[in-house]
Amino acid sequence: MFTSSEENYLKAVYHLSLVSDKGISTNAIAKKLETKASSVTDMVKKLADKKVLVYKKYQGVQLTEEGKKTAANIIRKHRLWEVFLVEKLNFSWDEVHDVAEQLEHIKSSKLIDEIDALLGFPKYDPHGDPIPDKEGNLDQIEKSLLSTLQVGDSGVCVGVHDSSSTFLKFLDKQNIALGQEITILEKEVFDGSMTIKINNNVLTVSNKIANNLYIQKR
Amino acid sequence: MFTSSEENYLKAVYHLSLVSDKGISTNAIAKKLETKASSVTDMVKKLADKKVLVYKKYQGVQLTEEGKKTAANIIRKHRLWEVFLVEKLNFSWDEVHDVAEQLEHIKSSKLIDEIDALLGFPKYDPHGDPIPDKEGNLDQIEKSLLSTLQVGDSGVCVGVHDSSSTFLKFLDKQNIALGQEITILEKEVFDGSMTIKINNNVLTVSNKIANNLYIQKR
DNA sequence: AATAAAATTTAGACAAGACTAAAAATAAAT
DNA sequence: ATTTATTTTTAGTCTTGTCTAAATTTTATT
Repeated sequence: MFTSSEENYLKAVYHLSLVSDKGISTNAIAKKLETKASSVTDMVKKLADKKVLVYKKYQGVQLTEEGKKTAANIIRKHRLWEVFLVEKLNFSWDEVHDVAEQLEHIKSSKLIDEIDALLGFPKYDPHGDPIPDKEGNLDQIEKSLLSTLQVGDSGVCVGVHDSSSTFLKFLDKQNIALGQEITILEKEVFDGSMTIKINNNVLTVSNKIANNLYIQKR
Repeated sequence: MFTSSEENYLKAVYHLSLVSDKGISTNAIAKKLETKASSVTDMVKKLADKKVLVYKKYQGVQLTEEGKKTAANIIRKHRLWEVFLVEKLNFSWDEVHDVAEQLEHIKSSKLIDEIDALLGFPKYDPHGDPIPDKEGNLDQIEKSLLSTLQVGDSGVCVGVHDSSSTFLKFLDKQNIALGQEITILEKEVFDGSMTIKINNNVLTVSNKIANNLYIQKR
């Protein structure tokens, strides 16, 4: 069994592993968790003792199979709770994160299994992120950042990279939502801004926005 | 804001206040929380600093209005979660306590308000205990322990005093559930056992059982 | 009222998890 | 290849919540 704190470290390492693939540095973990490197060193030793990751001094850490599974399970819980909050409790997608962050640490396998069933075994959370299955596997669909698409490309809006409340609220204001059809009409070389047709509206989004929206090409 | 530990102390004091009404002793709190008296003294000082209870050395503690409200709110959350688990997630009434014990500490007023609404603003939890409203008020119905009834009395089974899993499972096995009609047929002076008609079944229950079932007389 | 018993508090210690500041190791730059 | 800069670790401290053992106060008993 793991403490909430241990679980948060596992989650952080898991997320960092998805991008870097090498040993995850102490500093990277500290930054992600908004804590100090020295605290990370301490915790990482403890997690190594518990066999969920491998730690070599000055070399960063890597999750073991056990560690990956444990982390995926916490993320599974987090994302299922997010779906629950949106689908059943009228939360909007920018309100769910902090509450899910608490709920993910509740210890009860029956609880999460029943939530899963109640929701009809969803595969994606409200931000378009895949929900791991009980074994920790998650199906990765091929999605591209809007910013990488070319004029004439089209597809479906399937996820966000940045899921901060401010960004999500901005999308709401622009009437951009997951599942919507999107076509690239223009791309400005100077600042990377893009003119798109989405949901039968034409609008221009900045490069920063285009860098945070995932599109499944068609 | 309170830590989970502080909340557990507040809850314990609140529950003890319902029966004794006087200053709640250190030992009583320690017993309820399965901790040591010295730990209670420490925590009680902290809670007194936070103005949720009044503490006089060697004299026990009493909740302030603020403390009562805070405690009632935790109990409100606990009981609403219990209803949710039973009504929406197929938990049985003997499985809900431990999970609710965790869920009650989740910080989000929207969360609990939405759960409340989803459930149709229930007034009682699965064990027949009243759910406090947001101000901390709870309507106390007049209920009597089965053991205090006389031959010929009848009423409705409305609650349990002991809500341990073993007792609840026993009731399930005997087909005794809340809401059922009950009539006292016989009462044995020797051991206090009672023969009752419940749910159109006739059965004999021991004094220990009769001491843990609440009946609303009619 | 004096003494014994029980309850309560204090003092000191410990574990978890975090922090600061200093030391050590690695990486980068001249 | 040294020197400098960055990263990481160590050592020591702090807070929260707990504990044991000893001291103190209250309650019960003779």
